[in-house]
Amino acid sequence: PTSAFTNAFTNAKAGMEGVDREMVKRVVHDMSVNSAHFATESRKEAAVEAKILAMKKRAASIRPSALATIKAAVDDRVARMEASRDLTKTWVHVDMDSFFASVHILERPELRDVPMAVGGMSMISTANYAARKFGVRSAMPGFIAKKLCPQLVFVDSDFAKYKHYASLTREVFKEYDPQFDAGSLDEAYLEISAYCAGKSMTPADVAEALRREVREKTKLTCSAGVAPTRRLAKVCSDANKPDGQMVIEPTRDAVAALLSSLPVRKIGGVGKVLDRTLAAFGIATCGDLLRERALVVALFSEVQSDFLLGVAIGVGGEARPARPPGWAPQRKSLSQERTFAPTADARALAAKIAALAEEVAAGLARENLLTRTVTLKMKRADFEVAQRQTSLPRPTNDAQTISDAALRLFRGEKNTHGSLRLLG
DNA sequence: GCGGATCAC
DNA sequence: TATGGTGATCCGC
Ligand SMILES: Nc1ccn([C@H]2C[C@H](O)[C@@H](COP(=O)(O)OP(=O)(O)OP(=O)(O)O)O2)c(=O)n1
Ligand SMILES: [Mg+2]
Repeated sequence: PTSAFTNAFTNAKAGMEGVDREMVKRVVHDMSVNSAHFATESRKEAAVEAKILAMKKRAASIRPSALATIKAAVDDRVARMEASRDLTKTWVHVDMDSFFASVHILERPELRDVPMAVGGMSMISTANYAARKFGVRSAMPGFIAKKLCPQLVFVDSDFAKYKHYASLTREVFKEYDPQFDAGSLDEAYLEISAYCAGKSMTPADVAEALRREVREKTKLTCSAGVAPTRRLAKVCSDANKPDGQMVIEPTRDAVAALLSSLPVRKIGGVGKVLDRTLAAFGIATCGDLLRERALVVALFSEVQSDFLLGVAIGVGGEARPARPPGWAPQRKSLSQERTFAPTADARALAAKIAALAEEVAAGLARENLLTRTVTLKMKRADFEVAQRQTSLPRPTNDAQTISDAALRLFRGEKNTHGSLRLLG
């Protein structure tokens, strides 16, 4: 597992081993460089660079004595976090392998060995491993993927199918942890310490058994990570994909050994921007993060430094979220948005808004919910996004009321919006 | 309360 | 020719 781990992690994503990344970068760039999308992305990146530069200036102005004071306080904070470390939980993160693509392969086995992606020329949801060899991946426009891999076959997505197979996997998860947490259709967190004790099985054997059962019941493969925290379990589930697993022993040393060279970008919640920001301060791995803890606390908000310190020492996310019996997830928003051929025709746009309002109202009614606010989302033809929000005098699920509110917001932007490519 | 940004999948 | 949809969270007003 260790060597596979190292190998997989020198690459961006499972299945990308051996991909000529420079070539992929060049093709993606060449296909994009003259587009409005590229221009907007470039502008956003410039804004990120500016923000980072401002942060560097701030860092340079911190007096060494101030940093030393911070350091002492940070060490105190880290010591408290360390004292709270809990190695008694056994978290498993299960993640289906190239989920959407694998579901289609079940019904069309001939697609297993030909490069295939779910989606179309505009956008790809995911790709099978044959396609990943060419650098094809999630969220890549199909026409670029096709340039990377001319033989690439597209398959239309089918959410009813994905939901069906997701429910089959959940039947299995339930046996191992009735309180399992499904983040999305294709993954779940399970806490299996009770199961292991009851069956006198090791966590590794339980993970093997779970994966075997998922395979038998669905004919789909999945990968698993086992660790004392959810965060680390998730890192591990990616390490030996596909159809593999990795276990971190529940000791402080094992956790520290893993973290010392683990790129921060592998941690859930660390995306492109935070990764770039940290990199600007010489922080690439969780080990770097721990070394630079004083700087981290000096530069980031309390919320973010709490998160980053937890990442650095591998604590956080070990407790099962406290939920009263009968608890059901409470949604905070419900939305509908749609991309279309860019148009500036105000009547046509207004009609789209009304249609979206109908759908949202139906969604609210279906879940017996009322909304207190309405947000209108607009994406201009040049991919710039703007949102306008309003609070209603009283909660509603009436389509007309929602539509009227959205149309008021829309008219308020009339002078600025011009041609749009998306409304929500 | 609002609007932009970031992140996950 | 062609760059998605849904939901959550945080920051700075
Ligand atoms: N930007 C994205 C990322 C993912 N998905 C969908 C398609 C995936 O099949 C599914 C699960 O996401 P994963 O990140 O787990 O990716 P896969 O399961 O496809 O591949 P892997 O084997 O790397 O987990 O979510 C999507 O629509 N858009
Ligand atoms: Mg997956």
